[in-house]
Amino acid sequence: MPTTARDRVRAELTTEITEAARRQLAEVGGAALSLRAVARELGMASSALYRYFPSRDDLLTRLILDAYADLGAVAEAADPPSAAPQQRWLEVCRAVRGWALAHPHEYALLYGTPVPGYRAPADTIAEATRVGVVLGRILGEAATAGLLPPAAGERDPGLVTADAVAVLGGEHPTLDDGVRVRALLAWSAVYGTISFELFGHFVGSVEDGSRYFDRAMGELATLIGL
Amino acid sequence: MPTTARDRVRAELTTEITEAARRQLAEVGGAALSLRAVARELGMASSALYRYFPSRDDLLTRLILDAYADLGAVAEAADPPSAAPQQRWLEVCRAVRGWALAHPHEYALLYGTPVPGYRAPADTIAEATRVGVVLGRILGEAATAGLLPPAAGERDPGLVTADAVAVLGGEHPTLDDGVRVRALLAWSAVYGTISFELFGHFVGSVEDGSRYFDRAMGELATLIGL
DNA sequence: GTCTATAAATCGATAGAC
DNA sequence: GTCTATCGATTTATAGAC
Repeated sequence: MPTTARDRVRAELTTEITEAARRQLAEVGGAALSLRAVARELGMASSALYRYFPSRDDLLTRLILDAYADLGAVAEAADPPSAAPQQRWLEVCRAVRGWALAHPHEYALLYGTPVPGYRAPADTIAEATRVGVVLGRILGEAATAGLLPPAAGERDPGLVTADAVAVLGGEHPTLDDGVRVRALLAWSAVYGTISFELFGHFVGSVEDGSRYFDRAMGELATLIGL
Repeated sequence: MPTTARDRVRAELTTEITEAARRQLAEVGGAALSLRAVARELGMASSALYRYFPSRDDLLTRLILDAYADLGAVAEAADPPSAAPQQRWLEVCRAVRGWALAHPHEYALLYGTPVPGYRAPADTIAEATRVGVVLGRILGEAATAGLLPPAAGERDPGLVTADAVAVLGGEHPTLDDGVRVRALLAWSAVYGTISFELFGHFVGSVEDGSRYFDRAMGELATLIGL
């Protein structure tokens, strides 16, 4: 199955289209992304794009997959495995926030209001979990090392899926469902903090976003026992 | 300045329009809300609506203000002032989540991706803060009563705005900037938890949304010392 | 694989008759 | 204050020539 010249040209043009689409996304947002506008920017007829993406939704899916992959790679690269858990936690959170600030519309596409009328195909799920996996591994390793204190509430296994259990370090004596809930809660708090900042809900409450973020993430790490 | 019959009719029709707009919102989302579709639903000419709302953005502003007011009232009503702080916290969080699940598109309008091209006028800010005020008061009162433990990081006043300081109980010996950061972090965590659930990011990780939420909010309250 | 042309819609906003 | 009519744009998607 050798790559013919045709295939290469096609692949090249495909990435050119997605790049133009990404620029479009940054201008009008995911809900208003249109194939025609992308075609206009490339100087092509809109009908030609349908040879590359059979519908607008497929183009959107491509952008979503790319964004998840980009963010996932950033999060993975930001984790210094040999450092202390608190340090690892902070570095990854900073990297995620940095990516979100640098790509606000792509972040909104992934984590904001779902695009009306768009149904994400199942393939997006695998890419979507990568950030959670990085954060989950840090917390899971800390827990299995006995660093995390036990949680407060009554035991209630079955709150968290088997999949999530696996991501968070699997079954282990020092790892109960309370710790797992705390891990999910921590990731939700990171996500909430970044989204609040990006969507403008800290205006009037927080003076300096970067300084606040570092402090908040530090407090969060302390609270969960890292 | 007596209310003439004219005024009453006008007011009635105005609410009819906003109700139709709310139904539209639930169907297509805020970004795709259109005056013409609202007019169609009411059997009116689209041009007639411009006598009530000078532009699409004004209609959107009305919906946002109403939603903030509705949610704010729900949060305020859910707070049992004489109960223990942890109980108050849980009740308010439950009420906010309940409202979000019952009005997902309005929640998304308030807290999701900002509608592209829409600029919120300054009047929305006052209504927007009400939920934060309710949660802030609970935490602020607990802190001034000496219930909350001091935070971990170094002192860094100026992280949080004077406005936010006022909401969180004002200046008080037992209330330092670390506690205030924790309060903002707690509200961010609540918001992140609700948004994750509503936007589908808990699919595959959380088994039962309601049970998880109660447990997570309980853990959160414990973590911040309530 | 790219083009022109077209179908069948959508939209915000305004002009002007009544 | 509501209507018709209109301007000037937008969109997804397809048909068919080349």
